[in-house]
Amino acid sequence: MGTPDFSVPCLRALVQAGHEVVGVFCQPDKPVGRKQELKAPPVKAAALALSLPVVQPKSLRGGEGVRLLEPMAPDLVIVVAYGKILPPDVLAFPKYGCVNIHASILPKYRGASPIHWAVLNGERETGVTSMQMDEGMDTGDILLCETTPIGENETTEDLFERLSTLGAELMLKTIAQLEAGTLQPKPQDHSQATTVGLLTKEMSAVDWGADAQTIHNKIRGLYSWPGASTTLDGKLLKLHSSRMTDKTSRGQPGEVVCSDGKLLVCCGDGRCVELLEVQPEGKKRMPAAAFLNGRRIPVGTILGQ
RNA sequence: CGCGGAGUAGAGCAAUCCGGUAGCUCGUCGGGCUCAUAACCCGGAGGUUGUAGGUUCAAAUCCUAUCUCCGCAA
Repeated sequence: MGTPDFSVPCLRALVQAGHEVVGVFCQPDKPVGRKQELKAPPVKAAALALSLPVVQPKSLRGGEGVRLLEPMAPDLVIVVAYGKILPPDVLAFPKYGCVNIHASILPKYRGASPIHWAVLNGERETGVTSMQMDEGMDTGDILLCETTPIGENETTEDLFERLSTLGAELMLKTIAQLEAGTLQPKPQDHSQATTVGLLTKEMSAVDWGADAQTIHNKIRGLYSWPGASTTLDGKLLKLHSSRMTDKTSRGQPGEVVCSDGKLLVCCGDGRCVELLEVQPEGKKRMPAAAFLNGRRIPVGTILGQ
């Protein structure tokens, strides 16, 4: 069971490892894009390409989940970023229960957007955890965990990529040990738990009054969705990538301090971040140097006003 | 028919309203300066202005159609 790109490597890994995949669950198709066309979730596309049966129930509650699982008769259900809560009757249905692959080091970052928040908070390390699911939100007993460092300039998208691969490996390891009976589930330390929610577009606007590191974290943490942004002359300016600099300035927060084709912006703590890639409203994304070539930004321009 | 922006040299833009030699910054190539350089100076190449029609002595510019890209909304 899974829906977005993150789940796809797990699905592929299952097939490649020779496991019998009796069925794939994912969210229903949703209208997407400017034309509101229905689009299949990545997991559905991948499953169809592998000729696997796909179901997309609106809900698993009220016995619906079990009704769908019955003919498939799975020994084990693997859940990776499915996006739905599994009711108790579903959790209890497979012989080995339901195992979830979660993109954080539990009990930290339970919930919907663990990767985004790890980057936003400037964490140096994150990972993937497999757990025996229970009725709570990512509260089940931990089976295995694998950690990985987060790079200084790594974006959420980069991490997604790496963690989805790591997750697939961890999943195979978990299944192997489950079969061998060598797993020792460990209850989570619930007192250390943190839970994070969904991201919204309202979070996109950069507060230049914050310190430079926080702003840099925001730009890479919200990449590529929903993306960080500010305004210039009342128009939206998306910020795709940035870098910390050693430069300091006495300018106001949001003040542009550009030199040598570089777009440096002063932050609340007096340090400057360099914007590397931006996207004006109605335009494509472009390197900062290109942006400065076409549109001269006078030093002293204040962003975000 | 949800609202809106945009297609001009390799990149980002100007010129479009009010038709008349397509310009700027960067890159690129050549030369110069320099101990040296991503710095500076000089010079060159590179465009059938998204596509198709129309109006006109003349269209990047006006009219019609069409394709593509993007922001918002969802």
